[in-house]
Amino acid sequence: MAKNLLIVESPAKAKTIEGYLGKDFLVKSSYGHIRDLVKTDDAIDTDNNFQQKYEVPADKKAIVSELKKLAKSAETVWLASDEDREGEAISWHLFETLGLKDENTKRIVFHEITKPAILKAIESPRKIDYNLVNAQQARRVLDRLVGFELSPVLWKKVKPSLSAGRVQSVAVRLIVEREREINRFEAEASYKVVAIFNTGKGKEQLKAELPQRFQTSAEAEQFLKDCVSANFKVGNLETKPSKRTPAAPFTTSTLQQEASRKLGFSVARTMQVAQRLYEAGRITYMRTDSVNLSDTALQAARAEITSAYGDHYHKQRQYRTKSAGAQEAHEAIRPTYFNEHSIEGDNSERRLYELIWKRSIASQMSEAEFEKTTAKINVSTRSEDFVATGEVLKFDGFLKVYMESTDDEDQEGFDDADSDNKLLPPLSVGQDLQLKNMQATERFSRASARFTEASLVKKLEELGIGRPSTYAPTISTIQNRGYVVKEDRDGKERIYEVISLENGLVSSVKKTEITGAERSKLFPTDIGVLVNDFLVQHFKDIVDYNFTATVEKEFDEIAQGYKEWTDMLSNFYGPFHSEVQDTLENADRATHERELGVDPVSGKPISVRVGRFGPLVQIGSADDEEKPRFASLRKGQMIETITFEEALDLFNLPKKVGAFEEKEMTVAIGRFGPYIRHNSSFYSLPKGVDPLDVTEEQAIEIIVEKRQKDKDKIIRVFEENDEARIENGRWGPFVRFGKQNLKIPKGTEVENISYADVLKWAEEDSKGSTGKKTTRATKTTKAAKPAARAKKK
DNA sequence: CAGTGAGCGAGCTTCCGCTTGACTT
Repeated sequence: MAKNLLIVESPAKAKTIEGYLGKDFLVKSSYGHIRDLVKTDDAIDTDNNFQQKYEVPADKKAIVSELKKLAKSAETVWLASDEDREGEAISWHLFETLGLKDENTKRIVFHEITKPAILKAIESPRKIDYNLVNAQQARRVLDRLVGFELSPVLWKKVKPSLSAGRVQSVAVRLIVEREREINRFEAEASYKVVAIFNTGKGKEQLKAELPQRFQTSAEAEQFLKDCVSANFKVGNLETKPSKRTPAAPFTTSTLQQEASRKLGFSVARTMQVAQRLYEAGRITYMRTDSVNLSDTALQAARAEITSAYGDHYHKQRQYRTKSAGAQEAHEAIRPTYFNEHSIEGDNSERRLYELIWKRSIASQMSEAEFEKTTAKINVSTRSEDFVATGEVLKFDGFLKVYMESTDDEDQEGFDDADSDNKLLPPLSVGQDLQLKNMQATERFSRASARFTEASLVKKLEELGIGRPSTYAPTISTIQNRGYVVKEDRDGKERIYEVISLENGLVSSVKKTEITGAERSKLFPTDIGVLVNDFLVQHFKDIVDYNFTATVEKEFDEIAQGYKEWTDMLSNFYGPFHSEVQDTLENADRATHERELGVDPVSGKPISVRVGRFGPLVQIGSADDEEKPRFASLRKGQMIETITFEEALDLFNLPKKVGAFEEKEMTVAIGRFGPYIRHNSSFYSLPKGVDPLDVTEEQAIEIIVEKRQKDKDKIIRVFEENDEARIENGRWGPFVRFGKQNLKIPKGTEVENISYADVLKWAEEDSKGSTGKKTTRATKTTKAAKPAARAKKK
């Protein structure tokens, strides 16, 4: 039996450390927290100093009993969980749950997994820091109280199964408020003037822009007219050196942002792939808020840069963490071995690894050096000057390996690559230039961008809300609850004007562009808006953007021993609990109802509200003799912004479009989009076809095509039973047997499948499915959207 | 799978943070 038992949080970490410590040490993992508050309402006794009831969750029972046994026979138990609030609490829970004794338990901490760091930690053990533990308990209890008192208020006043919490509710609020900001936004037009000159020497051209913009078409046109007979001269030339420095190595949040921008990964995907890289020993821990690199890493990076690129490409840098509330229990995310520029693995693993490798290496490289030249061009007939800029790269430095992306490329509407960093042609002050052409293009100001998953994480981190381990789950939660959807939306056409001056003539044309198209952006749903407004109205303090920052300050004071954790909680809970009671008693049910006007046909009122199955339009009221008419809102429409006309249009469906094979065809919109119904079969409309415009011919064509496709899907129908067939599915061939879908075992040739095989598989499937099906069912319920869940009932 | 839109009121839902599996359909 080993003399020493050392417990860390992650099994991959345990494996690494075991290698450093030799055979006197047995290194085990706790797999994170081993205890949590019981799920019931008696978890916290609010009348009795917030005393907590903990339990070991079912999935942790095995590990706890194993650790208990090992701890008993060990001479010394080393608690080596992370050096932060949660880590300290994990050590405390271990101490309590495993029944450890003070005299042979040692608490050690290190924030990088390197041999020297571990050995040093072992030399300076300490005791559990109960102030830090108390700070964690305060955090845990506050989150439970907020979550488990607010959520039931929503069940009563809005809809069952909803949730609210310190983190998720603020995340939703950010999205709702951004959406409103965009809705309120009115684009302002202005005219940007760009000119192209011939330099006279050779054929080189010079592109220059007017720094100021014109507000009206008339002003822009006047400017161009004034330029018809003008002379153009280089008035001023300036050359300045400039530098760019590399970005800090990755934290969880910045990794999610860059993987989203450069690789198109969702935050969940990034974390899954990073987890695999971590477990394979390729990268350091992926849930971190630190930009720090260990000395070992700094040296390895230097060695790699010097040998691969040369001495002058290396510059050692230590970065400072900027984000609020950072706890820095780990290193930045970096490759374990800097000399491996790329790795084996699947496509996503290779790409993410390379991103991490490049970013980390670049962070230890020299600045890139540029020379920026600015030329001013005078116009003889006007006071304004054109400006041409050129940038030459003098030394690439870190740009040799890595270039950070930004979210808001094209923020000001420069949709052409006009600020291309190019060398200017040779110029001299006073030199005459010949105008080739000039264009004044109408451009529009832009609203703030909608959030992507990754840019929302960035914002949350800036506000100090959430932790590296919860960013991805939070983003999933607000989508699973139906508060937010990640979607693409089509843009709208917009007309803009281009005024040109060429060959002494000024002319104007109208052009069209697409504006407002979105890809994978977060949009609030009506239920998200409704819940947010309810929370803002009744629990302003909790959903305040500064709430977390404020309580974090108090947690820090507790951690430093300046404040009692129970005092802090009493001060918070008293007023909060009364708010909850007051809201339960007095607040109205929230439906977000809005009157739109009066139906011109029936004279009845038209209103929109959130109903049992989502947002709807209603003509008439429930009190009328005649039942009201209903229609669901369509994707992209919201209660807040739908117009009277759009609402009326929704009643144009379902609509008859004619007949086919003596049966009527109707077009309508269902949960899966627009469809044609014919002879009790359903045919989806292809994208881009407006259901209101579908003609009889088009409808027939769609039906015929779908039938052919279905026919092609069937590979074989068994003679013995036409309910048994082999079909081509999304994941290759499978067997459809009545209502059962059966997998074809690997290695089986499709031609060789007999009816007996099918019967055998069907038997096995129904036998094995009893246990399996239940887990599957709970899973779908969890992930299912509210509408689908309601239906299940 | 492609509807529905009132409500008897059972029994359920829910938080944030720390970790990894067993699932993909």
